[in-house]
Amino acid sequence: MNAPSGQRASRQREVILRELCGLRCHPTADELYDRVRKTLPRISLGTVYRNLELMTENGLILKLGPGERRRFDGNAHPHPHVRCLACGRVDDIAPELEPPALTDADLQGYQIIGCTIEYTGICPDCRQASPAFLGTVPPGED
Amino acid sequence: MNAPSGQRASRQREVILRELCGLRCHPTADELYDRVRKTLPRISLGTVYRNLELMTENGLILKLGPGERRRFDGNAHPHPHVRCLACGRVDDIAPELEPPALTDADLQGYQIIGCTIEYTGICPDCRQASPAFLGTVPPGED
DNA sequence: TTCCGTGCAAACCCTTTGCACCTTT
DNA sequence: AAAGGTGCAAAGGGTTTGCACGGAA
Repeated sequence: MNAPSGQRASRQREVILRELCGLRCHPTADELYDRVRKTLPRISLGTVYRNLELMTENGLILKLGPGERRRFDGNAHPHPHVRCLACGRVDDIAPELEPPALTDADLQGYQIIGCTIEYTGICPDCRQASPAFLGTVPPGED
Repeated sequence: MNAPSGQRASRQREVILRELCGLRCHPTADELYDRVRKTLPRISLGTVYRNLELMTENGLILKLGPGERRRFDGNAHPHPHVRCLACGRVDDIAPELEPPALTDADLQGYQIIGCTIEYTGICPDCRQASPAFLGTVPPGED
């Protein structure tokens, strides 16, 4: 899961990773780009994106947020979903499930308004369509 | 929270809403566009987007997934996050928290691989900056 | 008659990609 | 030298928006 042999070290990658790991909040690609440019003024945004993608694949970092396009739900009451990593389909799951309660110590001054729970997995159709999904190893998607 | 007085009925909105509510999975805007076009062949994708946005604001439907741009996390181990609805900032929260377990009955044939938990709320900075956030009512953002 | 909603197309924005040059191995 | 990585700029793809027309109130 770590850097494949055919991969080389680069200063850009090193700086991006160090910068990202040094933050306790979670920046967007161009926020990170701005920060990294203080050290490497000539780096390009494309390089930042390429390396973030690479490091995600190598399991060094996490890509937050929806795998892909935005989706809509005709049921306006928040409830848990499952997203198929193979085909992107989204279904409801365990509708009765309640978001885990937080302690005051957890809050760090945040006022909580809601909670989104999204499981990821492989849907029945994709499991049937591709034997590769029958095992326990997740596919390469984010 | 429902349709403001200055809002009119339209066949397009009605068809979009009926179509969306009739689905048990959760389509993207253009998947919905394709379906709605079977009833209203001349509807435009822009109208679909505009109405989805409007219905989300009116609380009739749910927009799934984080509100905005993708973010990255230097910690590759999945863990819960909080997103500030006012400024978009994302922080870690309750790192020890485990995803709720699902029963076999919940799974519907899905093979579960992971789980994302994201709380939404107002961060300390925004609560301090804007008195409007001191109450319990969420702001209009998604 | 208002003025909100629509269709159309252009504009936007974030992200990805092709290419020639540079750097690591 | 070979092959991956970079900067730059253009292309992509989803979403938003300006405008003039159509339709609900």
